[in-house]
Amino acid sequence: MEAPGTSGGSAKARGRRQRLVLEPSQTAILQASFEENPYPGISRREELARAIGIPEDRVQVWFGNRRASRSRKSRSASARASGGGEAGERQGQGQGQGQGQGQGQGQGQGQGQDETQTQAPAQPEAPGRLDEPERGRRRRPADNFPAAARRKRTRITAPQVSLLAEAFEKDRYPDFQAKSELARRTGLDESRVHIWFQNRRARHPAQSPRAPGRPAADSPTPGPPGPQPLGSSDRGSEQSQPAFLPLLLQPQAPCPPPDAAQGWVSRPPGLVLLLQATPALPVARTGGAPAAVALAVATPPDPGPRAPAGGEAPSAPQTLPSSQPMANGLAPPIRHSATAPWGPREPAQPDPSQAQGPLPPPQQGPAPCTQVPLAPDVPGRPAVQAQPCQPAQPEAQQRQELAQQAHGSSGPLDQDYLETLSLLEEFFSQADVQEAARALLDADPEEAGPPQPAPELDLELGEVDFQDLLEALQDSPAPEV
DNA sequence: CCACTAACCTAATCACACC
DNA sequence: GGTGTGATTAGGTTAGTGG
Repeated sequence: MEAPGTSGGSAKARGRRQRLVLEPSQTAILQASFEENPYPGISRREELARAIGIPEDRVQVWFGNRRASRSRKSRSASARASGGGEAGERQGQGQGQGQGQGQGQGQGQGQGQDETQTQAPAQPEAPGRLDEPERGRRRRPADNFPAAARRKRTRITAPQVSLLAEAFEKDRYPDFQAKSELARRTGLDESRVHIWFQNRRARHPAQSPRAPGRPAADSPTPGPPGPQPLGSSDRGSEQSQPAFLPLLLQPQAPCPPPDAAQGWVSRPPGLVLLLQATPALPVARTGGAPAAVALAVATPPDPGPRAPAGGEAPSAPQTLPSSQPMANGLAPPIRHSATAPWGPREPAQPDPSQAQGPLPPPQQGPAPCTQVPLAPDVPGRPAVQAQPCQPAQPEAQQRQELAQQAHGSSGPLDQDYLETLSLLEEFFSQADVQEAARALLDADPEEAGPPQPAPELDLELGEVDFQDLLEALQDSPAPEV
């Protein structure tokens, strides 16, 4: 019985993507959203991704891990409570789980609806609801969370499939690098390539124990892998290097974004607020116009607890160029690895120098620009939907109302979130902020030609407001149970 | 050393497009 | 309605980080 869970063992020893280390402020935002709804739909995930500056698929992974983690905790807690000596406690065990049982009562769910209109789970999530079903692997989001809108189905064209299939023949478990390369060649997102391989493996079981290319690499059996300590293969080639620049860029950063007008504003001692024009959706799929994105990142005034990639950090190769302690006292908000779907320079950018450049990307409907409402997915709050791209217009009043509604119907945690929200609203409603945002939007990044130095803005956020915002952000993470 | 958690895996299932 | 396949989930493992 090969335990199914025993992941492709060997495959993973090879290049994984570089581990992302989230800033507390990023985690706080994710956590707050999680409390609202642990099953965010695609649009919500994209909002969050933009808001905190990480790829959407990382947001998805984060939510998945979070749910798993909580589920484990509550399971082990209840096991302990019931005097349960045995098993559990330690995470990994199990795997004896039965399976089978099909009762797929899919709680249907209307198609077009967006996750945001899920109605309020009066309680973000009663502990115990996810784990209640017998240990059998049961999918389906908790009943309280009507199915969220899925990502729009990606149409993978025949030529793309043939490229992927060819790669699949050679290696059923491509490492991150290989997937990135495939993504580049096909013009798909790396995450789509990843999913494609997953589905392919599931539906095309390997006939022979091993695939042509790599001995045992494809066998689900945890075979002793080829060594290859992540290092080499993971960061070996330069070509799939960090295509993703952090939202935060120093004005003098050596690597200006080629196609996005970037503006940034800062409030030196700790809070970094920035306005950035980013593609609303992965370049590979849209090529849509940029939307203004505002992000607030609070960081401790102090250089910080985590040794920043300051000097060496031998194993932090992907650390962004701008991630060393900044001269102006700004701390880089994110450290993460390469390829974000909307990476400014990689994906799907027809690469003239490449005879086998990316295939023409499958059309994917008009790219809706979205703005980031840094607010929880509140039931009955339609505005969470992607909005048409427009100048950053706060519409503070309207949102205020929505926020109030939300406040009325949700748990205590909303308080913090709403606090944060209102502070942000306040900030964004300032005339000069709007003006600056508009200026950024007006400049068409596409025609802008060579990257220009981002306009620096000097915006005011009062000390008190700043403190409040910081506090609110830090308070957000709810105690996990 | 150990806890935490990002990354990644399988298996099952959902959901949509196409016939 | 059946089929093919992309997307999502639960539950698991592996491995990097940081105390």
